[in-house]
Amino acid sequence: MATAASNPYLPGNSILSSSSIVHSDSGGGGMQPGSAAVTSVSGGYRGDPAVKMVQSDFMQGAMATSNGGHMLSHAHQWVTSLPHAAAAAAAAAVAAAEAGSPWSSSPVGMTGSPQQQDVKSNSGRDDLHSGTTLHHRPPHLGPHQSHPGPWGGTSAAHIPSIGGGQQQQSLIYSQTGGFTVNGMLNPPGSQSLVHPGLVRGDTPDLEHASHHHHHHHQHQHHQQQQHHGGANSHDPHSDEDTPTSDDLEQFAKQFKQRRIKLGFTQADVGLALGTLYGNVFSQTTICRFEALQLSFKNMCKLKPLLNKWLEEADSSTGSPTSIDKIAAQGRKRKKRTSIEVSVKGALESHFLKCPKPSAQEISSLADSLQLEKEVVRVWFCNRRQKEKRMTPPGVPQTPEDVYSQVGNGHFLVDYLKDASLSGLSDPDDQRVRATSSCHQVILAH
DNA sequence: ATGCATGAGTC
DNA sequence: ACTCATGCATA
Repeated sequence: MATAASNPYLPGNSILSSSSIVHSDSGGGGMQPGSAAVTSVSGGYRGDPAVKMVQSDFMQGAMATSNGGHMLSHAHQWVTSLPHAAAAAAAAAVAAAEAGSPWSSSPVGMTGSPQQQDVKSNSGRDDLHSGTTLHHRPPHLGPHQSHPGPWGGTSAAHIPSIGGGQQQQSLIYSQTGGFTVNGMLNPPGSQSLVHPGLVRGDTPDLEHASHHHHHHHQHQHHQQQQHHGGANSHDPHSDEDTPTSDDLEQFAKQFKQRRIKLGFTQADVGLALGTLYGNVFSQTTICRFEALQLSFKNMCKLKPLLNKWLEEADSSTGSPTSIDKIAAQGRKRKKRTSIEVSVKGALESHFLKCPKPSAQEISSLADSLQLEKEVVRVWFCNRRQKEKRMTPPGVPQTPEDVYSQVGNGHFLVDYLKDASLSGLSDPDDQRVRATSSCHQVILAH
């Protein structure tokens, strides 16, 4: 299982290493497990030759059923990919200012937030594509709003109904116009082919019943609404203004429903956005949007785009979709490392104690867990992001875990900073204290 | 649907 | 070195 053999990239010369197995030294009780992660595939990675193989030993029973106990690991983890060109364009620049913590409490007016604009346009070159068009127009993306609204509330309303009637409101500012975008979505009236994803067996129901229910409330202007358990809602459709978390929640939900009814996959939408606005997004992003797993700010940024797509999709009966795929980019990407569960647990524990470990702590932790320092660092970064994601509303899935609640629970986090322990004023970094900086213990799972 | 990763932009 | 927005690769 672990190794995926197929990589899009992997040059012909792949050195596939076969599995190397490992030694298991489980015997030594005192030591830590030998390895933590498995990565497979080898390759070169930028200039970094660091090679360290990690292998696993210990049992990992978990994985491979068929392996009988051993799994393979390969030598290195980086995969190289295609050399050539491909466009590299892509960049997006989003300037974001930081908005601080979105939902929870953000300081007032924040401000000025910069808006960003990125456009990851690939502009420059069109050549590649297989002849298709893929292009977009320079967008006007939107104006975005600046102030951030904090996400709603802490416990605000949550998703109300799910199975039964879903409500949807019309949110959309209509402006479907005739901009057609390169043939992707056609203006009303014309339609092109259908594409694979589209399976709409059911009639397109365009139901727009809009009943919406919410009431509005205050707006931005100063202070955010913090958590108050109520509902804060506001007007759903306004792109210009900052949506409230409730709006976003609502929109995301509606979006998903319609997307499904129309027969599109998340990936389809992502591609369409690219052709529509020039910003392509992956399935991942769309998925996260629907699940409200993006930051508040990011949600606000994407909403108008998705809204627009929705309008288009609605109007065009057929579906567009082109098939253009974006050229695979040759990128060398580190092979995904999979961290063992036990190790993950250890990381989690540390995270709870100290979400922001110092470099030194990371090093020692990495060392003890036998992971690369970088892996550990990234793990913490990702973990922190997760904490911040927007999902207040979702309300926890597991009511029972108290503990998880705490950890995740919305914003408690805030590192009101761990600063407390650290010497803030320390002139030179904080070095010494390392391991001891955070201590506390938490759970015992 | 998510985990780990990359990169631009900041601090 | 961190945060943020994103995405490849996966389970």
